[in-house]
Amino acid sequence: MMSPTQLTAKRKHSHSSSAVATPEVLQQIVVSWFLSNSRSFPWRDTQNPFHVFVAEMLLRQTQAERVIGPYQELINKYPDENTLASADVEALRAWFRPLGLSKRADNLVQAAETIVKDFQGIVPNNLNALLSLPGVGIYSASAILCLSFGGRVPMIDESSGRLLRRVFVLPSRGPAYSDKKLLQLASDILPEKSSREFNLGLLDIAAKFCHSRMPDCRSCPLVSMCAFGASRA
DNA sequence: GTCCTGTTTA
DNA sequence: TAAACTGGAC
Repeated sequence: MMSPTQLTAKRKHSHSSSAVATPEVLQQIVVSWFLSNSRSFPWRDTQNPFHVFVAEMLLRQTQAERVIGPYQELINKYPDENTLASADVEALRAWFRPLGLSKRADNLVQAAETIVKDFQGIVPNNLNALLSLPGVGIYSASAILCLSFGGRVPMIDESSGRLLRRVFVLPSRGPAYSDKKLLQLASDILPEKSSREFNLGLLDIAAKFCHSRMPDCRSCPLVSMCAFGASRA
């Protein structure tokens, strides 16, 4: 567990007021921003593990807005693990085409088969079991644990990882999912309660403002406490 | 050309 | 650690 001092990031150019990020301030801003600014998606209205699982598979590397229609179609056509496990893979691949990454169709069906055979037809609620499903990596597994089972685990994708690296001035060392320092930080700053709102808020803020090449710091709710935002003001 | 709720393979 | 996978939106 890091000390509050270690978790405090100061702006590089301290010529005026100080931009200081503490976990408490970050949590407060992110959660309150989420409560009044988050977008509404059908998969956010449920904790059904199967629905959350399907949504995560569709959302990977895909803009959330584009997933709304396909998500509803898919869960209408395949309302549970059993129907999905017996789905026609080729048809599903074709159906996936406009979303891209059509191999996700294979993963989806194989994962459903695994759930039916190895997990009594129920999406598992532990990390290792989730990771054993094809197409489910650390991000998706964490998302299912947090969003569906109320687990207090961080959800770090490239965008939210980039946001934390910028706010807390962490060096970028490879992909976010394999950056031990970043994951430790993400774990340390996760609030005791409202981890769902914090994770989704971080995700939404990152997706909306904290782009890699063209970040919109002026509109970002975290600009006042972000070292990176301060440095480019 | 950049971005998007990444995972898998080599 | 890097590259492949995929395509629509802006």
